[in-house]
Amino acid sequence: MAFDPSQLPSLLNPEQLRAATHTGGPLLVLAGAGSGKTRVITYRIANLVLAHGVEPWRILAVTFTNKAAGEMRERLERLLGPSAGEAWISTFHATGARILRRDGEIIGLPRSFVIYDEADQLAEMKRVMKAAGVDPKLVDPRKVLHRIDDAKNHGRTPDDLAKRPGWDELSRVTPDLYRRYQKALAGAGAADFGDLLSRLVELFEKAPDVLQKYRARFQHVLVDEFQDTNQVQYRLLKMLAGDGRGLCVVGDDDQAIYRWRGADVSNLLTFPDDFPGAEVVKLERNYRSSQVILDAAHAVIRQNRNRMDKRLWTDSSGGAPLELFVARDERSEAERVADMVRASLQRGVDPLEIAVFYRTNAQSRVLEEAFRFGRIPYVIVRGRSFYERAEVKDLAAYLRLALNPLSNADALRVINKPARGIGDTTVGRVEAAAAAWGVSIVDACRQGPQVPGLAAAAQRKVQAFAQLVDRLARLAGSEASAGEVAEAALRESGMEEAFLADGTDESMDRLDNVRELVGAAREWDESWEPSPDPEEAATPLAAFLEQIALLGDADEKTAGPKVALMTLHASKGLEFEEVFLTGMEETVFPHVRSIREAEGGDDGVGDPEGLAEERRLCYVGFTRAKRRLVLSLANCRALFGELKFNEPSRFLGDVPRELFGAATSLPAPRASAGVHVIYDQYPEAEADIDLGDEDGFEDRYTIDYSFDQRPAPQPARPAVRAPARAGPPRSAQATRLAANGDFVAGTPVRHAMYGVGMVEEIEGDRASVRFPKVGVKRILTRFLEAV
DNA sequence: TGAGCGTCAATTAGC
DNA sequence: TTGACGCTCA
Repeated sequence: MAFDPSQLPSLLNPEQLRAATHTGGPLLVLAGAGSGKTRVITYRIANLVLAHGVEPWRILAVTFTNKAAGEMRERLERLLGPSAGEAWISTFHATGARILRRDGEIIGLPRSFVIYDEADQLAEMKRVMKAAGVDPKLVDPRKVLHRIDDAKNHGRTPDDLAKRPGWDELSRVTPDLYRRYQKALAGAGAADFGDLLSRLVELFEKAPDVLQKYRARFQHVLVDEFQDTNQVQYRLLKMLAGDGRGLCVVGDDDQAIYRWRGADVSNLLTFPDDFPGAEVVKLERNYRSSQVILDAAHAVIRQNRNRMDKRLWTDSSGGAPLELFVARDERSEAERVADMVRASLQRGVDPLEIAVFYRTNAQSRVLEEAFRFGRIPYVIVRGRSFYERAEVKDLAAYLRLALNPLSNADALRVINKPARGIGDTTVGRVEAAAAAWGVSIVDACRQGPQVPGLAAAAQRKVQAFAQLVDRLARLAGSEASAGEVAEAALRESGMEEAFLADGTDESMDRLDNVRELVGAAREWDESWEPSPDPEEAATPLAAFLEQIALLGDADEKTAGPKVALMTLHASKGLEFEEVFLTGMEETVFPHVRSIREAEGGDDGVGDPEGLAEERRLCYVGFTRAKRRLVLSLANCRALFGELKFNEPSRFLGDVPRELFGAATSLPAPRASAGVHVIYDQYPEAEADIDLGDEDGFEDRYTIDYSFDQRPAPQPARPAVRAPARAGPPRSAQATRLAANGDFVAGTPVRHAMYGVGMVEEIEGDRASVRFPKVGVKRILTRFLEAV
């Protein structure tokens, strides 16, 4: 083996070494950004195995994302070789699913249970509400689900909720809906993501012998990103870790940015109290960023109360100063960023080493436009996309049905996909019958003629659907591969035919997508091996579906190196040579909501935690940068179609002026925010604005814009801006037609959905417009724009 | 059954 | 401004 534990002292700094080699008691590793955390965890595991003789299968390492789990597994394989595969290295949810598949039958979860995603949950909740007679207009089903999820995160049952009734409608109905929802899931042999954890707690409580089995097995439990754990997760850890002898948690309270999703930093802050005698190791040496960047990050984060005292340092001193610019508006900001990025690329910086961050997804639009216009290859980094596409989910639903025909969410999803004449009325009758008989949707379909109210044609159609599911189930049961079942589903469901028959570009894209899923299933079959563990008697199809449910989008095949655009949240855990952090404005970042929360309502009682979390988010953003950090803001910004003038972000005011470099002169700070703003580093006074003419060429205007004037309350704005304000490329902001008399046959127009077409005829307030892809449509003229 | 249109709301997003 | 969703008419 390549790795020899005796080399550890030369591979790790003293603190890292202590964290990697400490044994015999609970351990909390406070790992600052870029302090070599993953390295410590992997060496720790390797050391346990090689120096202490711990068998790999006795080790459980949990992370929050599949990516983190994958990286850890990969690194460990390099140190330990194939035996690393025996360790359980996975996400909390995957761990939960794995244990529930083995032992969940004790609490009524079939081995073949399906995992409902958000869309499935929402659909199920809507049905539950309908059955319970709760008006979805009065009570938002999403909010109910959120309450339920929150309850699960805190380990609360419907009864617990019922004991503390609220005064509003939502609180009143939630306990009952929660109970009914769980019942519906049970009937469908399904679990949602929250259940993967909360039902595991339930299992451990109801079957102590099962808990004992796992507790005895896992001598060592390691947890990454511990500051992101919620209460159930911590509870599970405590259950599994017993006295905590073999428990090692790694985290950074300064990077806790998921409170809104149930995470509870106090898990980390109180760890030493929960496990008296716990060893605490701080990793403060940073191997990523320049000292300038670390100083800036520290200046921001030190304003927070209730944090573990620590400060990152690096021995590579200095570094380039921070950069800051104020743009006229968000378009100009985006263009400037694009220009700077282009300059970096021309200087030879690797596109993969450049990232642009923003607080909210909505901000990405202008940036995308600027990058597209500037021909800069970019990629929006976001979670899952492929498996979220409707057609992909449809085919996946057929696969899940093949394995678990009880799954009503899947049955209802595809009962009429492709359209096979089973309309809402028929579905409603089938649903009612299924509910009355206490059977699944597919079962009810099978009994076609027995379903009250069904016409003969409808009876035949639903029976045909049941037969389709039966056929697929038989195929899946006969140990067919995932690929074979997927192919059969695509063909026999009629999806393939329907896409081909439609023949539009869109349908062909969709067909490509579902075929890609079939391809993924085939690949899966080839690489799949049955687990040596007899408790895990999975088929390739079952394992494939598990991977889809838990892994989300596995394809990272972004062709070619591209600059990454992402939200600050998405940036956590990543690092780049050059980071552009945009929208450094009050109400954008920190977000309005957190500001309002902190200010409090009429009673004046505010909650500053949201703001503290925004501050941590800023810290996370800063510490992603290795060498260069560029901050930007816009003097005004179009938000929901309205112009807003925002103050510079308070976070800018926390950064010492000298970190921005001496070459730049500063205007007087804005009194209220006390922010240092460099206006002349990128002289926006010479701004180029494109107004774009019909001929597609841009006219360039130079405007005189003084930033030194405080824009509040009603700032004077350059006259030239008004007509062109905040415009995306000309085409999209074309003048809206006021009346139908404004154009005649032969006028080119644009429609939001169909794109550009030609007016053929006008009748009253409608126009017949011929579009290249969809032919002639009659459309109200107010939905048309002149081109 | 679905395209077309009105209405309403509006962080962040992992599994 | 964009988007998601639900109602309604052909």
